[in-house]
Amino acid sequence: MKTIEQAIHQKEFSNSFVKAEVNILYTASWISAVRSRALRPLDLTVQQFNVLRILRGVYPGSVSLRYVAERMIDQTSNASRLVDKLLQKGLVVRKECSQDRRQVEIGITADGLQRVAEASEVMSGSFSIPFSATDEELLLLSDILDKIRNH
Amino acid sequence: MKTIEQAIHQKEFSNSFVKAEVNILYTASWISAVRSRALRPLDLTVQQFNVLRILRGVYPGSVSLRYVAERMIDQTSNASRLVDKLLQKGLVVRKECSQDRRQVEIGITADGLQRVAEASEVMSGSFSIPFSATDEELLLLSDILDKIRNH
DNA sequence: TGACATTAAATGTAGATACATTAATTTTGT
DNA sequence: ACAAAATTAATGTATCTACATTTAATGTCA
Repeated sequence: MKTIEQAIHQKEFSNSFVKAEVNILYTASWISAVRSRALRPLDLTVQQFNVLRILRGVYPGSVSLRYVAERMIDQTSNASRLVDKLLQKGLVVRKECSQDRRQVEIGITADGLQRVAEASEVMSGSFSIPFSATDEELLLLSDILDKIRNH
Repeated sequence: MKTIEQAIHQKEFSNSFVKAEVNILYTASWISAVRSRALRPLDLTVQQFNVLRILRGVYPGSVSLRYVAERMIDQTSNASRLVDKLLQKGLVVRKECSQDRRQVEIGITADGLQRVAEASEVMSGSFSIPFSATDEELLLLSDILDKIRNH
């Protein structure tokens, strides 16, 4: 069992919040690295996978770029250029919206569905199950994270 | 109280782990954004601040780049170039190591100490206290994160 | 209606990141 | 001692990110 102290060779933290913060950032970076390595053979980044997953959720419908952006995990990233990449790979389609011509409608293609299915396989295999954390702990974790963001 | 479901407009997650994972990534990204905005007026990135903090911890000594890299929160980032930036700003010094000439010794300067002190001020002010999460919850959170990484 | 504000998306940019490769030095095994 | 392996740090690169700006379309309201 490698604690956060061991992971970054730190004896102690100035307080519980700093410890929690460092651990959240460290763990997020660790998860991202694992996920991104798992997706590399499929030529997808974590963010691209996330967008495909969002679009799969509304298939066969299509949604605005804004809709996608609101649902992205890393909300500082650039939905426009992310979708560009997916377009280049033929995994999504973009069409203009007649109701509001500022908007662009994005939908997932058959290739996109296929790719996201493969990626989901790979993703569920990239962490071994069962975890040493129980289901209750995982939900509790999520609750505490919610509290931190709503401090 | 904005739950992770509300934050990314998602009704439910396929299981507790996916929910926890998404929440960790989302919260880490949120923390990074808050921290990076707080540090911007001081011309420091979160990573640069982190490196300065590590060097403050060994002041007035100096340590190898490897030592710094091992203690960084985001261990995929490039310690060499991070230290380059800090050198350009005069916040650290670099000297060759006589025992092992492959190594480079990095130490913090007086300016660096001054800057990291200002930054610490800003950082402790960028989240309001008290949090809605208790001290026990923060420590519990950290324990669960450790468990996840040691699945 | 017309001026002004707001929204949606794209783009320009400087800088940061991930990953592989390189170069120099030290360690290891025989 | 010597060759091969390992370690430390720097660098090349393509890509990604954050942020500001721009463009086009829509909404607001006097």
